[in-house]
Amino acid sequence: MLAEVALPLPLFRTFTYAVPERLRHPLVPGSRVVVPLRTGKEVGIYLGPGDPRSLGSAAPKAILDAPDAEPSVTPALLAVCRWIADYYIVPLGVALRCALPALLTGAAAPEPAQRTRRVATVRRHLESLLHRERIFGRAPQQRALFELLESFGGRAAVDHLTERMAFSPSVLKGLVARGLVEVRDEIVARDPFASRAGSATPPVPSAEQRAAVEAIAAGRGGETFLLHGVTGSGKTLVYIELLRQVLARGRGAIVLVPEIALTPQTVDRFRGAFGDQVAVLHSALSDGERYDAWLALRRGEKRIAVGARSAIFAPVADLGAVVVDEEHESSYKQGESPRYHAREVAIVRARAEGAVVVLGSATPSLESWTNAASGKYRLLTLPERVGGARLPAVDVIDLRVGIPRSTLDAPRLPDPSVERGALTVEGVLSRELQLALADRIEKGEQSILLLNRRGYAAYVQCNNCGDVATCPNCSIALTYHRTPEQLVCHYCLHTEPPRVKCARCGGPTLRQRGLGTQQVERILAERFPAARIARMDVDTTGAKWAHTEILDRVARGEVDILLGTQMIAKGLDFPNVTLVGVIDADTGINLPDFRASERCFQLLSQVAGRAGRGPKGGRVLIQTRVPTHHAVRCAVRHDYGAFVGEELPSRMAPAYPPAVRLANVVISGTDETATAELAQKAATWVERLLARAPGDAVRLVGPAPCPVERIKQRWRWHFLLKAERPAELTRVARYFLERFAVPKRAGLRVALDRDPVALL
DNA sequence: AGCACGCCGACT
DNA sequence: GTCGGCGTGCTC
Repeated sequence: MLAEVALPLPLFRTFTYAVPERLRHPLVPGSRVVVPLRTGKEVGIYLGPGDPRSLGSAAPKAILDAPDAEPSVTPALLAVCRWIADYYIVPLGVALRCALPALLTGAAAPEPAQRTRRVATVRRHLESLLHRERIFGRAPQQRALFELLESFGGRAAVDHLTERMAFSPSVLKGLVARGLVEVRDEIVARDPFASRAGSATPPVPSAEQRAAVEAIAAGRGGETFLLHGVTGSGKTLVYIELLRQVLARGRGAIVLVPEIALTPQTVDRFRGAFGDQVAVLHSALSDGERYDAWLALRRGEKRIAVGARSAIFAPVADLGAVVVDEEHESSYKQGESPRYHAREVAIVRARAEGAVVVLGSATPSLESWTNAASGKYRLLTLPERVGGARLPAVDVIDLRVGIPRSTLDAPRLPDPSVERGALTVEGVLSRELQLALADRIEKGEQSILLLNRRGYAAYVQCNNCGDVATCPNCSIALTYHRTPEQLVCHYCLHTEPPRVKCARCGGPTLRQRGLGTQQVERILAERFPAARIARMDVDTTGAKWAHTEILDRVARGEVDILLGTQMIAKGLDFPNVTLVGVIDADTGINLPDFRASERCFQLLSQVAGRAGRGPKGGRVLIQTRVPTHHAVRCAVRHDYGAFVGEELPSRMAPAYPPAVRLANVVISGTDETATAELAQKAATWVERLLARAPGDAVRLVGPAPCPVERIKQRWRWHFLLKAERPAELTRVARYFLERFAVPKRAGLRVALDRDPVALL
């Protein structure tokens, strides 16, 4: 008796093992099996009876163990993984591994969830000051740490002391060695979402919301709905009412959100409505906690999984609905193999399980929009904000001429990029935006400011020769950060001390150019000294729950101005926010990427939607140098339809999605010429392959160096495969990946990204 | 991806 | 004379 087993190896084939007489549990497709591989063991998934012909001449090895009574992968999930393997052209074992919690992919038996944390506790109290002096003498660091610990009530987490408070572990070790402090592992159950209570009574749905809920609830299994609702139109309530019906029928549901840490408010509402029926799957869960949630869903103890991308694999029993909130968000695409898009997987899974899918967005992706237009999805629209709220008025401030179009008379605005040294208030905030901010502060209302670039200055340039400080590992300018003061590469995280002179010519004057959130924070603090300003970008939210903390402060009214990068544009619902300012709408609009306009429109629309969610109404001010660009114009009018009308034609020639399907083939290596040569060779290889087939079902574009031609010391080239029909693209791409030989030198690699979300 | 097998430099 | 560098080849 032979068994076909998928293993998580980068090989496009399965393995055949012998089934021993006695196994702990019967084999069902989807069962985990422990098998011998080379000299060690590996965990694989049993797929079905094996084919003796696939064995070489060698005798098959025998399966060692079948550790689970029930298959870990349900038939529907197995079908989904087969689809992922086929569509994204990855080995089945790789797709299966990413569908299971980490604990189940190792050979070790899963353990119950226990999160431990190292905690330092004061063991000996030092009463007199004299005593202190004697004990610490020449150890001021130890004394400082000891006293800090006392001020924390005698105990604190070790990583808090070392990471946040920047104490060296050796200082702590010294205290421990002297018996003053004790360090222990403590079991903690600190899931911040576990304790967050949701709002008690959800609002009553409007007639429009109710109609949408009824339409979706009556949907056939596998049917997909595109819920297009303007910001503040109450899409979340539609999801909640839908899930109520799904649960009433005894079924379960998955809710996907772009990044769970950024949308605590949305998560709270599901928690509030469904209590502990909800498993929140977020990145801070330990492997054990994740496994616990997996089990609870699998057993039907919890019926709703809420989480980011990977929650689409949650083993919800009897799945009735999948919600993809903010379906246009690029975080649904996994950046590494398997490079799946959770929205597409959701649709495939729903079809396999007879569930309905809801894709919700105020600014749907062009792909989803055309699918709705062609009848593939059913379009549902929520055209109005709930509770009689109006969409905010949006005004554009044209930075080119420095003359606001409004009645206010402002001075001519200098171009920030030609300012010398530090920028001034006038170079960053137009008079009108300053007045609007002052007005909100005076009235006790809140403002949100968007600048989609973190750091202090975008780059540093020599005043003499014009040389820009670049990363030694990537072909990217280093960003100047002020706290801590260093140059940072936003691609590979390389950091180096700030330069005092030009690295090329030795010139002494280095100019900081371009604007980052840190600098705007400084400028705001100067201009509005009394205002309480919070900055939110990946630099301030490094610690696990910092996002949630900042947003909680805003919700409690402890912040007057929330300044941040795109992470403040998503899903926030603060009724007291009456002003949204976009400091520079142009960031990113001219990137060499076919989705640059779409992303800009989405960002502007989403951030504008944060204003005027309460009875006081709201206003949006957008500063830009390209006021005539359709992404800006259409966002100003809240006119999604007009944006699509102008954007779609530009995707026809040269053809880009949704007019065609894309695969981006990236060739990378540590040697510049070897990489370029391989890219050339691979493209020629595909060219010949395409020439053999009649017609132009698949076209090749390139090869060319990637827009960022070096990342993390690797040179990068790419070419594109375009096709009208997805099946043709699959065939060509699969044939290429399986047959084209990549030489094993200079770290050469070929990666294929199907339906790429960006070409950078 | 790992991991073993296999041929050439600087150490006891 | 060995210890070990990482090039290449295979995994039922």
